[in-house]
Parts: sequence; C-alpha cells; structure tokens
Amino acid sequence: MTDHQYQTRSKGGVFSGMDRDYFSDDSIATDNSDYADGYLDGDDAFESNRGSAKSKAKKPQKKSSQRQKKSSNETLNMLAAKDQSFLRDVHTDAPSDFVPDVVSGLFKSNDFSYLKLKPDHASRPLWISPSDGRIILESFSPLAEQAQDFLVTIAEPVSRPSHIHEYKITAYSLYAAVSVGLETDDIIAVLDRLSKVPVAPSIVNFIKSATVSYGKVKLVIKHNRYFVETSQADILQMLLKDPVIGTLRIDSEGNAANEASQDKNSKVDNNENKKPVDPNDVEAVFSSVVGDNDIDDDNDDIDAVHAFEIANASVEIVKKRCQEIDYPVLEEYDFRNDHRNPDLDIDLKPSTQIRPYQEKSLSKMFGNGRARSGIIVLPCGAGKTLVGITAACTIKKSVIVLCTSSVSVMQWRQQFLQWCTLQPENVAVFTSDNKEMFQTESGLVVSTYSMVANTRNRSHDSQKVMDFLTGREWGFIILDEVHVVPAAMFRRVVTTIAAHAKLGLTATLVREDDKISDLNFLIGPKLYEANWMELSQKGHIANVQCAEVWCPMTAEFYQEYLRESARKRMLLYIMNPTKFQACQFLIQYHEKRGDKIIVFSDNVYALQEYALKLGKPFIYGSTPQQERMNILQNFQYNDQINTIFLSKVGDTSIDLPEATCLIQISSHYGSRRQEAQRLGRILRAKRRNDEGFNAFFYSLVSKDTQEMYYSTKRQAFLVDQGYAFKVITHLHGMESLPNLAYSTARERRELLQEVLLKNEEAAGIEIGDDADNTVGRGAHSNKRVKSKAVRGEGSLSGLAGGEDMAYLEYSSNKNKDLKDHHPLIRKMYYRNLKK
DNA sequence: GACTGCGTAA
DNA sequence: GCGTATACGCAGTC
Repeated sequence: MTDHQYQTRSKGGVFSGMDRDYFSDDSIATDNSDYADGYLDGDDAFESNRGSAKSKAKKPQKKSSQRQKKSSNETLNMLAAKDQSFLRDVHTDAPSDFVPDVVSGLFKSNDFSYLKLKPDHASRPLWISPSDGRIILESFSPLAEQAQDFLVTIAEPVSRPSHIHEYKITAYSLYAAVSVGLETDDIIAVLDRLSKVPVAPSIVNFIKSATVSYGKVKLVIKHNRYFVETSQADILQMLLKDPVIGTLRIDSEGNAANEASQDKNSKVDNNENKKPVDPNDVEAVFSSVVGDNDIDDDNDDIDAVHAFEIANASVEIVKKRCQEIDYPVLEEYDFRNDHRNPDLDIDLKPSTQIRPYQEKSLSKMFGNGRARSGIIVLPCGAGKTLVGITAACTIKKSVIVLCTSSVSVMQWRQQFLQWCTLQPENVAVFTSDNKEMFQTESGLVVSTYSMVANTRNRSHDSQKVMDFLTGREWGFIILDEVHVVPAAMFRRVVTTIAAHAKLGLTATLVREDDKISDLNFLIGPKLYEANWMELSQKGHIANVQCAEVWCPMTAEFYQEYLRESARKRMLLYIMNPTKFQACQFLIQYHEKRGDKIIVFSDNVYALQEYALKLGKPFIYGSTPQQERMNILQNFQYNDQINTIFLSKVGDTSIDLPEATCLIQISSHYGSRRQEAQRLGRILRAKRRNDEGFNAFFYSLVSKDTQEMYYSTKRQAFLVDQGYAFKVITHLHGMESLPNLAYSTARERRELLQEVLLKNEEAAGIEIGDDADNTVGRGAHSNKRVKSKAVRGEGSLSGLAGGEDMAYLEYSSNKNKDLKDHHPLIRKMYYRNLKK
C-alpha cells in the first residue's frame, strides 16, 4: 500500500528483481493471514444484501477448510469438463481415452481420481488439470498472493471472482513467461510446489514444448530495416524453407530473394542504407543487436548469428507465420548498448512516486535488463500513463506515443511534462491541428492512430511530419488503448513506425471480434495484468457496487414491443417508463447522499428525452466543445449540478474524477469493453479512500427484452475481474417518489405515441419504403423472432411472480453456482439464450 | 476557427 | 456473420 520511491538507473537491474519468493519451499508453511473479502461491505443502498454479505464475510476462517474440501471436488468436476483441444498437437502421455469433444466431455465427467493428492495438499493452493492446462487457484489460501504473482506470469487469468480463481496455461502465456526470464524447469518446479497433485506429464510436456522454441528467432531493426535473426543454422534453414517466410526474404538491394539459401553471411550490408551512416556506428549497431558484450565487427562471434532481411511490409506476415509455426519472434531492445540512436535526457522527477503494481508490471518488461515488447493491462485510473512514462525514462531513447483521440494526446504530453524531467522543446505533438517536430536529436512525439495510419491524401505539413516519423529509428513506442490496434487500418502503425521496443497499454484487453489475439504477434505477449479486486482492496482504485436493475415493461410498451420488428424494439425498451422512473429514483436517491452522478445513454434520442424531462445537462456528439467544457466545469465544481447525461462521448477520454455513481440506461449491445470502460469512469473517484466509500454502477434493464441478454454478455468482462452484479428487481419507495414521471396511464400513452412516431421517422429515413418484405430483412427478423420466442417463454413466469423480492443475489444465482465463470459453460449459456 | 464531407472504429 | 447508430479525426473550404 505504501508507494515506493522510484528511481531509474542507467545500469543495473532496476526492474530485474523477478519476484523469487515463490521459488522457496518455505513459503508453503501456512500461517493464515487476512482473509480478503472486503468487497461486500454493505452500503445502505443494498440493505437487503447486507445480511448475507456480512455473514459470509464474518466466518471465513471456519469456512475456509470446508471450502477447501468442497472445492476439491468441484475443482475436479470443473477440470473434467474442459476441452482438451489444445493438446491435440502435443505429444502427451495423458490417458488415450480423452475425448477432445467438448460437449460430451462436459457431463461425462472424466475421472481424475487417479490423481493422488499430496499429503499436505491442504496448504497448497492449486489444481492443475492434466487435460488442458487449466489451473484453479484457491484465492483464500495464505499462499494465494504469491501464487497469483506466479500464475499471472505463466498463465492467462480467465476469471477471478472472490474465492476461486481460474487460469489457463497457453502457448502464449508460456512465451510471455519465458520472455520475462522464467525458465522451463523453474515453471515446472514452482507449479509442482504449489499444486495439490503432482503436475501431470502431459502438462510438463506441454510446458517444455512451448518454452523450448521461444526466443530462438528474433526480429531486429538495424538502420531502419528489419532482419530476422537466429543463432541456430538449422532454424535459419527451416525459416528460409518455409513457404511463407522464405519468399519474403529480400537481398540487400531490396529485391525479393527467390533462392532460399542458408547464408551465413546474409548479414546487413551497411553500405546500402538510404541514409549515410557514420561507419563508426556500425560496431555499435552490431554489438547492440548481436551480443551482450562490446564486440567488434570482425569478431568471430558475429558469424554465429544468422540473419536475413525482410521488407517493411512483410513484417506482420512474418511475425504471424512464426507464431503459427511455434517459433514466435522475440522483440526486445538492448537499449543500454544501443549507442547509435541518441539518448534522450529524460528521468522521473524525484517527487514522482510509482506504486508497487506499476513497478511490478515494469519489472516484467525490463526483467533482463532489456526492454521487451508486450502489453500491460491495468484498470482505468490505475496509472497506465505513469507506467508508460517510467518505461520511457528507463529506455531513454526517442519515444513516440499513439493515442485514440486528440484529447488524450494533450493529456499524455501534459503528463510527460508533469512526471518527468523532459523539456518542452523535446516534445512534439502531431495531430490534425498541431503538426510539430522536435528540433533536437532525440525527443518525444505524441500523436493519434489515425494520423499515422492515414492512407488518404495528406496535407503538406502532415506529409513532412510523417517523413520525419518514418525516416528515423525510435527507441520506444507506446500504444495507448492498444485494444484498438488490431483494427485493419490501425495495425499498420506497428510497422510504419520503426521502434525497437513496443509497449501496449489498455484496461480492457477484449474485443467483440476475434482479432484480440493478433496482438500477440503485432505487439508481443501480455506482460502483466492487474487484478482489479486487489487494487480496489488496496485503495488504488475505488470500490464499486454493481447492480443490474430490472425494470418491468409497462403493459402498453410490452405489447408494442412484441409487435414491432427487431430494429424498432430498441427504442421501446430504452424508453420504458418504468426504466425512466427507476432512473429518476436513483438520481434523487444518490443526489441526496451527495454523489455525483453520470447517466449514460448510447441512444441520443433517449439521452435528450431523459435529460430534458429531468432538467439535467447533457453532452453528446454534436454538443459544441465550449458547452461541453462549461457543463463539465459545473459538474465538477458547482454543487447545484450533480447529475449529467452523457452519450458515447463519455465512454472514453473525458476525465471526471468527481463522479461517484453511474447509471446506464442504454448501451451498445453486448460490448464488454464499453461496460468496463464506463465502470472505469468512477474508479478514480477522489473520495475513494474515505472510510467505507463505495462507488455505484447501475445498469437499468427492461425486463423480458433483448436487453437482458446483452446485459449478461456485457458484464462478462467485469465478472471475470471479480465484480459481482446484484440484481435489483424492485426499488423501494419508487412509487411514492414525489413528481414521479409517467405515473399516470395517460402520460405513459403519450410517451408511447411519441416513441412510436419517432420509430416510424427513423425507419422512414433509413430505408424509405419499409415494406418489411425484402428477402434479406425477412430472413433477419425471422432469426430475431426465434430468439425472442425462447426468451419470452422463460420470462413470462417472471412477469407472473417474484415481483415482491426486492433483491436477488445475481452473482450467486447467475454467475457463481452453475456457471462459475467457466468460459465453456458461459458460452453454452449464451448460446441457449440466443436459441 | 466553424463547418462539411469522408473514412474509420466499436 | 452482418448491419446500424454514434462519434471522432483529418483535410479542405470559407
């Protein structure tokens, strides 16, 4: 919890200390420490929950042993249920009757009873599935914290709710582990030490096979050109014979080399450079790239490195291919021995403090004294910027930062100047209305993805700056909001800017498409991922109570809802009068408590209707910059303005340290990223360290509509981070609220008319003649109707009863029991909803 | 500098 | 797996 004084050093391992604690067997000795379950600390808004939450938290010690026993069984069942697909390519001595069939494996329950528990299994916190590398961690174990440090290094966190954490060993996660300096035997030994059962040979083999090839192939930049390097002749030969990679090799003149030859001397011919290079620098280049020591150009050691050049445009293809053939390329930067690229005079200011988890994430990046390319995942408000800046201060070479918006560009610039000693003349901003270049030999450029990725006509100035950016070598590139990089246009920035080290930062490493894994070869492995719950328990980010409020559709609205085509339904469930009332009630309730409230609506029409009716200011896309500032200023400083309405504009960039309560009235389908990003708006609440402070996050959902499905999907990311969503089915006192909107049937009918009219308008503008008979659309609505039918069936009973219950434990009934965050089961769950 | 049109993202 | 709604950045125009 104490912030460490942090200082960068030019030599020696600042971040080199891999946490070796978990290598010592002493750590197994049990000594129960704090049972961390401070999450549900019962605020008055959740009175009905208080009882159960408190009682749960009160007797952890007692339960812990029971739970261990219970979890042993549960764990085995869970493990049995997993798919074994990833083992197909690996030779294992797992029993041969393992069926790689996901569905049949699910309930047939593979028998793991042959696994012998170690005698002292109770004090060891892990289970490892012999079949698929899935790891279950008992997070209540006294060893959990150390085990977690280790597990995030070698495995992917799948889900981290309060008591049981789930990880999975994958080839990628093992690459990352090796790249942060762990060795195969260490990984196996520590796993074995922490595990309740001996690590299965299948897992040992998998770890061996995945770790053996990592780092054998490197991608290096020399004089702004890309080279694939390996120290093993057989690997070079293998690469050159590869149908994809071999053909992409070019000779030093830049022509494609057709003949795949094993050429020991295919090293760079430095005379071919576009830019004249000081010949004295050449040695430096080689020593920086080839070896750790200052070796001379004509040293024999250099011949031990085999390299061939590939064109700039081929870099992505080659990296992807290498990943596929299980020789993922290593991209690391030996910045201390790079004497060719000028140093940048940059250091953290003495007053700058970095937090332990920031330091830890950086230790993954700089663990071996070099800078590894990769991704660091930290929640919003946890200080990603400072991590980036500290990394830049460690590398001390020219830096380029790419952001998604011009607002963040300005923020990055400002933060650099605030936290480190960089001088303003070394900083340049490159956006559409600010095309600067630094005049010094090294410096910092902050720009946007679209500026660098732009393929259309550039303005003259823009072209000049682009030439400046592409014409030089960068020591370091920081990719803010790195989850956008896989986009077809944005990913090109990775190769257009020649940077020795790449750092991707994000809070939400998820996309709704399947491109997120491309980051493995575009940027590098995930180096670190923080645990949101842990950070919030330690006070670095705010504690948040999440709730989903179920708002029954009024009869009139539901009738129309059932009648309307899928496209028109949305407005009906967003404008559901009950939802409006719930919103009104919650605003009033939280304003009384002194909260600052943001209401999010994805839909602009609803945004305006709600805000105008409630007399609150709102901001959306076409709100002029001046007015935005005005509203935000008032929200921040004026205690008369405690609620603002935001459209998608508020999802990113706008920084609102005052907000303590969020209400979502409409969202973008099942976007997990949006959900997490919105929650992120309140994580840096200034009051977060006040005793017992809670921030609140409500999603208002119209019952028995599409929204229910989307809502579950949206929450998946946060649920994996350990957040428990409670369901509120009834807000006490809502009906008796004075001035309650739409309390009479007449008002509701009028609203309905308005909404229907609006819907017709929208439809009219959209498609002209909304004949509903087009083949394409017909097929579509068919599909949707089907999906609705099942949902309707299940939910009619909900309409009939259960209304009296004020709260449901969402996390227990929906997420914990049956599903238990198990990705497979979750998937099936969604699939069922869809059917 | 405000507005418009275009391309792009999620 | 596709389409829709909203927003934003860039470039060009007045």
